[in-house]
Amino acid sequence: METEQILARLRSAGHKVTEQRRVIIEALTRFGYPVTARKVYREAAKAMPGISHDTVYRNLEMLCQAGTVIQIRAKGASLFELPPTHHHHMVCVKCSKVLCVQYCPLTSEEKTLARQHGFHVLGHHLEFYGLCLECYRIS
Amino acid sequence: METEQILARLRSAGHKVTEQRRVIIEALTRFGYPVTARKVYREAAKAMPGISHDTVYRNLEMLCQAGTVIQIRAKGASLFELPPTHHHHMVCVKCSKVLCVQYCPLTSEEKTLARQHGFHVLGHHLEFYGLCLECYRIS
DNA sequence: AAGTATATTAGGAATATTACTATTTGGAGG
DNA sequence: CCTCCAAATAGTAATATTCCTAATATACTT
Repeated sequence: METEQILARLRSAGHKVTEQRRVIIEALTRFGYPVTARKVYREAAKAMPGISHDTVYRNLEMLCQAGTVIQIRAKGASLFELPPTHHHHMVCVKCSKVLCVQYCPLTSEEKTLARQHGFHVLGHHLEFYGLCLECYRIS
Repeated sequence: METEQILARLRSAGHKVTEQRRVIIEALTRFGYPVTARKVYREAAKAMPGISHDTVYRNLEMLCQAGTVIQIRAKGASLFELPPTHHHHMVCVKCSKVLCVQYCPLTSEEKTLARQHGFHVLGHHLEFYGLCLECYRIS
């Protein structure tokens, strides 16, 4: 998704469009694969030297909660990705390999769940943990 | 689930049963609700003064990946819970209220997904982000 | 176009988390 | 019961993340 398109979506969700947010989204776009918050900060700081850690970390979390960014937990670290399409991941608990899972059973369930719980769902986070074929064979 | 039962499950998954792990699981049990890793560390240290941070953090992650412990992200922090039954959460992005969702559409899907991806699934992590009724009304 | 309420930010200080390595320990196999 | 090896740990050092407050900027209202 284009940066401007993402920002427009954030705005309609009640968030303000700031230069910092634009810079963070563009940094994620440039990477194109899951990276640590620290790396996002360093990349964003190239375009905006004075940007603060707090701003980057806070916005990464907000983007995850808005359903725009995916967070992956692997090898004791959080990785962030701006996905080209909605998808999830499988993480190998042995070698930390990350596989993409295109299938998502949740988008259609969200509304029902939301109604039952009196909750307005904006996004969700899903990932699977297990062993990749290689690590499974060894163990 | 009883501590010994959890430890037995870990053993059959190839993990060693250590006193530290027992202490961590018992700390989580005593709380009975989602707490930060730091709180788990402090509680575990009461029973085992020399336990290290690394051990607590490493094992919390392992327990999440094994599907024994649930991790919740709310208000820029991670919370850990030893759930009485398998369930997930809805987190309000405004006030950080956490609701439990008993329904889980994934356990039955895991095997199919696993087969398709050549992946041995051990557990999964799922949570919803949105607005609780109260916060939705205000905004 | 100017005023205003409120979300957002910078910067630095405080904490939390992870990395690293020598040492220890669980438990499998003899 | 003893030995051995891989997994797990303590302790410390390095790093990453969050907290806090005054200042700023967005976007709504007039």
